[in-house]
Amino acid sequence: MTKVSALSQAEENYLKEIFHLSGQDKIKVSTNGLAEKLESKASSITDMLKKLGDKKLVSYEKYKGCSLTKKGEKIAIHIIRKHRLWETFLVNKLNFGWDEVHDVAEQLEHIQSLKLINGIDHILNYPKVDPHGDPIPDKDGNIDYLESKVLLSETAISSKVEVVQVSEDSLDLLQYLDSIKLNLGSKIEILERVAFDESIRVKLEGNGELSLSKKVAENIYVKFIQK
Amino acid sequence: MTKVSALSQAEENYLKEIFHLSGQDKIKVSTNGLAEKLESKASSITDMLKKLGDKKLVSYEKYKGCSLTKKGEKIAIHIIRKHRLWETFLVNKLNFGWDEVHDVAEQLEHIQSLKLINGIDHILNYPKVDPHGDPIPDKDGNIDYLESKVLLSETAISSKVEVVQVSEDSLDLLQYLDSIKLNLGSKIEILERVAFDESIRVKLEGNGELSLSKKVAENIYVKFIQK
DNA sequence: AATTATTTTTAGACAAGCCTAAAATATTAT
DNA sequence: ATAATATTTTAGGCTTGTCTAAAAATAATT
Ligand SMILES: [Mn+2]
Ligand SMILES: [Mn+2]
Ligand SMILES: [Mn+2]
Ligand SMILES: [Mn+2]
Repeated sequence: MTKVSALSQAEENYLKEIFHLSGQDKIKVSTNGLAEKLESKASSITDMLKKLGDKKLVSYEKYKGCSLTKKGEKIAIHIIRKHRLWETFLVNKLNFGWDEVHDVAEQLEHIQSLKLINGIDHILNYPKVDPHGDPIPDKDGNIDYLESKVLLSETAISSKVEVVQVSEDSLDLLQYLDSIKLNLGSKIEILERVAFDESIRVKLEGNGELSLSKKVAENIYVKFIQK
Repeated sequence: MTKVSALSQAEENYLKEIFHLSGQDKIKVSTNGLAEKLESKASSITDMLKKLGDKKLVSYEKYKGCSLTKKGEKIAIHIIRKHRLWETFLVNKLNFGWDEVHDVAEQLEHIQSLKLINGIDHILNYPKVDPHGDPIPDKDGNIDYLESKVLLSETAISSKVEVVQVSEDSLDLLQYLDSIKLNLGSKIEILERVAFDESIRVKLEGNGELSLSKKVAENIYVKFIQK
């Protein structure tokens, strides 16, 4: 068994962020890229990458960027599993809004107890996605990516689609979507594309016709539905 | 409004431990006493007491011990509220044993979110005591101490009592009590006191007659029941 | 290819929270 | 009251994780 001895919260956050920036095709992550996401300075990143490199959690070569090792990736995925399960718990069991959960989950994701997180998974009935539609890794670290999702901003006129995921990075977006009653599962028909500002006019089931800016549409993933 | 800006986990742990050592009559707490409980060195304690003194969370005078200020006490009680609510959550909702909850609660008690802890309180239906019988402070910091409790080791022969609280400090004790099916609420009749080793012979409802050592009996609180 | 701009690393510093060893103070025993 | 003992504080040091400023390496332009 490989030692999984307690990492610091800082270390866990680095691993998680490298995983996110690395993406599904696992590209190398730059020092500056990490610095921006982690809101710290490049020099601090370099220090930490050396340490994580020594611990064999990331592959790191000077000036060449970094990527997660198998061991590092496993830990990152587990942190993300905890984050998304806690967000789901807060929304499903404690009536939090989807705009209120991220900051609390940032804390809860560092709690160390397999029994706890697996218990939360159980009482939630093993959800597949979190309140923003992000996939929840299972106990073994498998992630069920939704292959067929596409950005709302890239759908053709008269498509009928269902919202499957929204970007969780902006509170403002989530609150705006609340205000127009656009949720996960919302059904949308694309009526018109306005060339001038690239906004789209849509029919939103339950809330009639409305217009969405390019920026909003770029932060919503949908899947096509046959009707 | 007094600034309640985020304290470090270390600071929170100091406040909590000062509260516990200070007891209901709020005696002054010694540097060495704290050092032992916090498993660190007296010199470290002195450093921290200076800092907490500067922040007006404890009253501290060199060589004179320390005590919590109103502000410090309020924070300490809130940490304890969170600790005990989380323990209750783990036992009542996730089927943890009473011997498994303390270490996880030590982590969870530092999560900052009023909405979260009040939500947990709500889904637990506002419990008055935690899995070990310790009182859970309410939202406003009021603690409902059970006045009539007494140590099992100090009860007279042929008393009939009910277990209301057990010491949570020892895993061994909690597991031993599990093994003899002694829980909160268990009914006990005191049959005999053995002078030689100060053990007591009892009748435990649901598990017949058995003998409890002085040490065990000193870690169980009971209340008298009329029958 | 040489110069300029950008990115990344190094060097040195700092706060938090801990430590050991030594000095200061308080307490207890003679 | 003095000496011996116990407690507490000070002094100085270490690790983690951050920072700024300067140097080095890489990438982009001319
Ligand atoms: Mn999130
Ligand atoms: Mn999410
Ligand atoms: Mn506890
Ligand atoms: Mn308890």
